[in-house]
Amino acid sequence: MNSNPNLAVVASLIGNPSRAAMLISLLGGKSLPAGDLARAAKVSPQTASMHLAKLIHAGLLIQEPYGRHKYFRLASSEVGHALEALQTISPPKSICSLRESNQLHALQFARTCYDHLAGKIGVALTDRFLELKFIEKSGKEFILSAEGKEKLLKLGVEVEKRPKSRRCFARQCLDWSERRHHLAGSLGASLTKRLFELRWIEHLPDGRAVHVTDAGLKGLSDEFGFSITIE
Amino acid sequence: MNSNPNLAVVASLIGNPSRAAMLISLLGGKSLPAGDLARAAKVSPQTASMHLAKLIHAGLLIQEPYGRHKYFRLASSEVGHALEALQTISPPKSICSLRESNQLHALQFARTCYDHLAGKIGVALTDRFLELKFIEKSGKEFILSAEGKEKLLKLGVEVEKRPKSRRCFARQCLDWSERRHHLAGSLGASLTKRLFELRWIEHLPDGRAVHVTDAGLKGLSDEFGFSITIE
DNA sequence: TTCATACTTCGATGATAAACGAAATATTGT
DNA sequence: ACAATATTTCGTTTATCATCGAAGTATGAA
Repeated sequence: MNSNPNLAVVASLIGNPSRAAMLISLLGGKSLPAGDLARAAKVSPQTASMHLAKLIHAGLLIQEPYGRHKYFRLASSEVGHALEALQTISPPKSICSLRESNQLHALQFARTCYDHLAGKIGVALTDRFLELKFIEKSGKEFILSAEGKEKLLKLGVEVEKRPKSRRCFARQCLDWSERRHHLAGSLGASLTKRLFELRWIEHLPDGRAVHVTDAGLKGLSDEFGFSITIE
Repeated sequence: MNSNPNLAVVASLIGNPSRAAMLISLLGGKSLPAGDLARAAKVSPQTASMHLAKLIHAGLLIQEPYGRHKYFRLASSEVGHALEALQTISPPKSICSLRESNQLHALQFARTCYDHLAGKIGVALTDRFLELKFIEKSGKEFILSAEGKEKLLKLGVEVEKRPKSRRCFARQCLDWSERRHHLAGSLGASLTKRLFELRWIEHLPDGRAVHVTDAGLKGLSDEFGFSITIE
């Protein structure tokens, strides 16, 4: 049985500027590590840790420890919905210029998620890899197939898991908005690194949003039969 | 690049227990004078006055002076929507008294969510409309079918969407007590308004909980084949 | 006018919690 | 094993803000 909820508890949690900044960063649905969230909120890691603990405790966030990182994401679509509803009544108005508006759009479109590719592009590319049977789901990870390994090698991606490294090779990173996983772990990092080297993707000046270049559009299409529709 | 500092401002306003209590009192959709709101929040008139001034300033409330009284109401359906959305992610409040328990049951059974019907009745009636194919889900909204339009018109419900209004016509609103969607938007508001006019439903003294009258039981059954089981 | 009611402003007090430095814990990389 | 990185815990400081008493303004009633 549901009880009469007291919304003051939750609203006051969202009402702190630092926590609000963190929640908005997660509104896209991506999982982000504590350090990134601290940077997004412009507070020290200690402070961020305290805030995140509160958000976890209240059930607004879910944490997935991964090695020394701890990834956080929104606990449910209801949380995202509530944040969006609050935004509709938060009157004016952060986006003062077309420039910022465009940048926001870029952020939603593609974004590096710590050190791997996230956003629409990250999820779509992961899906395409699954279709092509380059990778295959296995528990919390992906397994790289022989064909996948060959293809990525040919592209110049570092695919050997260094035996000494304890870092996970091909982790699944959940994207809440897309409700899908995308490729993370050291393979995700290597792939992203190579895509930057090839200039298929580029960082936008703000440092986190990512842009797919013309060369990238062609390359992704030629190599993976992967075409992006930009709305 | 703090994308929306106003989100935190609004959320922190709602996050104060006294202000939250006032806002919830107003969620029934009625205007209330400052003194009543002070009592609802269990604070002194001075304190209430300060809180109300802040809520006015932030655009969450609208004030209407009536002689020496000053009446307050929610500024828009968006505010009501945001409050309901927050309730869906809020922790349960501990019940301290039998009176609170009864009140809670009444709210869960039927209430107004700013200007439309929510609770068991709201969700069940929406379900019945879906069964009868009066409405149909489409994304985040409902679509009113020809039969639905005809039937509701015959009942005296305003079903024409006013073109200049940018308000959503038939929104799906997540019900915090049922965790299902009910009919909101201007259609939900019109329907509810008509149900009050017909005296099929009535507000209980608290202003938010709703009671289905005998005429309502008969009317809903005759018109929609909708029968309510009261536990 | 005079009193009562409804609400607001001002000022002082007290409680809360946000922030960070310092230090601890855990994991990865060499 | 050792250094570097990521996160958490603890303790202290600081600032904010909710609260109410006291006093002020405005309206309505007698």
